[in-house]
Amino acid sequence: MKYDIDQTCKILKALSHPDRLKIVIGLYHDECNVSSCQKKMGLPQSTISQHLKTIKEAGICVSMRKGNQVCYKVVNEFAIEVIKIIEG
Amino acid sequence: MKYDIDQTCKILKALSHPDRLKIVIGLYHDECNVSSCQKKMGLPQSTISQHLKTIKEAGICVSMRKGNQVCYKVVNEFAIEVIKIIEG
DNA sequence: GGAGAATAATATAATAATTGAATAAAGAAA
DNA sequence: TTTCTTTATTCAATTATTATATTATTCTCC
Repeated sequence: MKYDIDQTCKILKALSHPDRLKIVIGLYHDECNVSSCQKKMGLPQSTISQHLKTIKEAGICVSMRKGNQVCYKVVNEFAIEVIKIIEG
Repeated sequence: MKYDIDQTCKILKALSHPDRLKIVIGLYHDECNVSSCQKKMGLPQSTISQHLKTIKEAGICVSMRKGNQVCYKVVNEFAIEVIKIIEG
C-alpha cells in the first residue's frame, strides 16, 4: 500500500460531498479565499467556511492569511491524483 | 471532466469507510462471496452484507449468483483507478 | 424439509450537513 | 485612536444521514 487506509478514508470522505469536491477542484486550479469560493458556489459564507475546515482537517489543503483574506491551497498528493483521474 | 461529479461523490462516499475500502480492495484482487469477506474482515455477516449492498448501490461492483453463493466483482473504472493509486 | 448463505427490516447510537448569529482580525478612514 | 468595512471563523441549534447489531425472512441446493 502506498497510502494508509485510514488516512485515505478521511480524504475520500472529505471529497465525497459534491460541494466540497467542487471546492477542492476549484482550489487545485486557483488557490483562493473564502469569498471567491462563495461567489463560485453560491452558498452562504459559513457553509463554505465549514467545508473548508473539513477539507483542511483532512489534510487536503493548507491556508495562509494574506492581509484580511485567507488563501487556501491544495497540497495533498493523493487528493491531487484523485482530481486528475476525475478530470481525465 | 471525465467523470460526473455527483456520481463520483457516491463512489467516493462508499469508499470512504475503512471496512468498505478494505472489502473493495480485497474484491478487486479476489472476487468472492459474503462469507469469505466475513472471514477476512472478522465482522458479522449482516454488517458485511450491508457494506456490500452500499458498494453495489454505488455501482462499484456487481454480483453474480453461483449456486447458493453470491460472487462479488469490482467493475467500476473510477473505483479501480482509485484503488491503483492507493496501492501505488 | 433442513443447512448454509444472502438479504431485508428494525432499532438505536453516532456522525455529518446546514446556516443564522455572534465573534474576531485586518485594513482604511475619519 | 476610534469607528467602519471587509473577510473569515466559530457557535449553536436543527435536521438528515450513516453505522451497526439484532432479528427475521428469503433463496438455493441437497
